[in-house]
Amino acid sequence: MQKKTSIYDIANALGITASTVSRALRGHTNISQEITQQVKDMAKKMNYRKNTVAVNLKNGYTKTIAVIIPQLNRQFFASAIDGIEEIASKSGYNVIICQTRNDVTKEKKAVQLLSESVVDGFIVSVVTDKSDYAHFRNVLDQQIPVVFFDRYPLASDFKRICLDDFEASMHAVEQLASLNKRKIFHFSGHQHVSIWRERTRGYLEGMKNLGIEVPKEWISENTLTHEAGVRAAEKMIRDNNIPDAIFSSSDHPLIGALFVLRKNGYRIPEDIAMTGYGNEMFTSYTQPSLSTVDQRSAEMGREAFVQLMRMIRGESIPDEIVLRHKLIVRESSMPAAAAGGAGVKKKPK
Amino acid sequence: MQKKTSIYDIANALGITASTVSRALRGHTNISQEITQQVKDMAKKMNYRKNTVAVNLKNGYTKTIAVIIPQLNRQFFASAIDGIEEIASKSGYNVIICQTRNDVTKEKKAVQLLSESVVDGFIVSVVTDKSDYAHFRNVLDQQIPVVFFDRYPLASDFKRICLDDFEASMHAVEQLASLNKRKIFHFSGHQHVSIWRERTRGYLEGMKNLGIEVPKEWISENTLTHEAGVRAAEKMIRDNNIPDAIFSSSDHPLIGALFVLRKNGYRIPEDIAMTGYGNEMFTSYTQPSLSTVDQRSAEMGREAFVQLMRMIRGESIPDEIVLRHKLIVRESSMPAAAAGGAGVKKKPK
DNA sequence: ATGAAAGCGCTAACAT
DNA sequence: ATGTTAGCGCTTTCAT
Repeated sequence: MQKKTSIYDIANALGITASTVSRALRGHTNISQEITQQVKDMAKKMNYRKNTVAVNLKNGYTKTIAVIIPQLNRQFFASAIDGIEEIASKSGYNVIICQTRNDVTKEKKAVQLLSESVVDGFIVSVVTDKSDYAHFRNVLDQQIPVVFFDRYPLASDFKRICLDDFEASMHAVEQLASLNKRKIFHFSGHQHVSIWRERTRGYLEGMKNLGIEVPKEWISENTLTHEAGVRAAEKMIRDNNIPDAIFSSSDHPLIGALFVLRKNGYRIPEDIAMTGYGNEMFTSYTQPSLSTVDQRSAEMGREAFVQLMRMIRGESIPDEIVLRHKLIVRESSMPAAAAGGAGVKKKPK
Repeated sequence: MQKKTSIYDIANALGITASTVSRALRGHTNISQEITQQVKDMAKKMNYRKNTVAVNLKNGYTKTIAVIIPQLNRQFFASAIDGIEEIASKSGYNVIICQTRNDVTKEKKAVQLLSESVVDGFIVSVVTDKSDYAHFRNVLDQQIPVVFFDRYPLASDFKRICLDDFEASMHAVEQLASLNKRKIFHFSGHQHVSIWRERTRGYLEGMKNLGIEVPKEWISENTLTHEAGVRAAEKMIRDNNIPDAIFSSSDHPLIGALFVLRKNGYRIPEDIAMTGYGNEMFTSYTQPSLSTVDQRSAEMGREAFVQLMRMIRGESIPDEIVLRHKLIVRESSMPAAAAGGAGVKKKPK
């Protein structure tokens, strides 16, 4: 295997120096048309490729950023990455993606590794926001910018882009209440993650504003998966404690509950209305279609990248950017009359 | 902003040389316990971080691979990346992800850029397999390994991991036929992409084996999106040309068709049975749940990475690895009796 | 067990 | 307009 050709090889072949070749290749002004052409021809002839690693070493940056997320397999994260990738590639940046699978150890390892001069910055949605984020503090200490989105650590010196989860949840609860639902249950997530806490807070505040007392059985903790939703619904039936409505912090458990409740003869939304969170693709495909909170994922991704760029350029940016949610009302929380025409679906966004 | 500390700084502080520091840091045998400890302490004290770019330049490789795919937002690709990422991170490799959004120009640009000493290898699912893959030939010429998966170019010197799309499609058609369906329509994709061609071939072969003539109106070309599925179903109704069953090369148009047909009073699967392709999450959430071909996405991703590693190590690998499909039969293609208990859903895998 | 020196490929400040 | 030189941070061969 022949060695790769470098600018020195081109220089030698042409009887000039490497600097000239370097300049010619980059279209520097102070190089004659003639030489420039010769260099380019020779480069092509010798099958020359720039060595980006050498350039990076010289420059001190890599034009690469890392995106660290819990999992790819969620509409929200997939779209957020879409948004990031879209402008990143326009700006000539590469994007390294790491899934933490909700494992703090993986998160630490990835951050540690990538912060060793591999990337110029991080866009992160954290596993947990409780206490254990020394690894990010560390990265910041090395002057590597970090922007958090959606799930952020609590410390004040971390920049973040997030949704108005609190308001969104209040909004969802109010909308359910507008259907004369009062016994509204809640599927919540781990309380050590910012977004789940905020959503639960919003639910509670919404209920409070409605003057509705919330017994603790109305809240189903750590109910974020399909299976957890199934279990929660089965418990409702077993305990003969059936709600008027459910507000879920995620679409996934809601689907599980939907199937169990429907199978047991409950009509959605007449008997039980439902609203989820995340605008997963499947929410417009179920019967009835599911109301859900859209998290503006692509915008969030784009915004995160834009802010990260500013930090990389040394500009100062706001500590927090809050995007406004979109409550998507579908059949599962429509007045019975309106939802009547079941089977009629709009195409998803 | 203070400059980052290098091994020279540590060496100076300790009155030793950089080579010793380098060796100590990597736990080289020939360095005394004592010095090793001193170096490590000093490194911590001076907040030293390895410069991966310098290491890469020295080593001539980056321990980074690129995954180039049409879009992230498909269950198949998301899971394939899951699979790749899983072992990649175990093997200490970073993964750069690029979406081509089905734009050959983007594909070329990304491949060109990343092949400039940025990555050690590529895992690719191509935009199109027709003629225009000089960019990959180019990469191979530079001794950078490439493994294709799912969608591959036709030339023989490209390695690939793929599904037995032809057999899978035949299988799906046979299964539909086993329900006494004979007028089986087909939603197909662009014929300039390997997988769509294979699936259509499998459909045709399956029909031929059943002794069923296929008029060309039975095949709906370029029907890969939700909207295209809606249009296709509307056309069936308009033309009063209703099938017994539909075999679709993608789950997405099938959903569109499902809603239109159901709204028009057709019962699924009694009047029209259906089978899709891709095992999107939503296929188990619809009513009826949709039969679909599972493409073994995670395995495919893992296999692609394993083969790529072998190529990187200089080992030779087979030209083609074919994974066996899984036909997932759900309510939309079950005998009417079995599908009777509609509303009962199994949780998705 | 440790040091000296060269070099990975490129760029840029400083000549001329 | 082109050349000279030094250096980005690390590893490694060859000494000692």
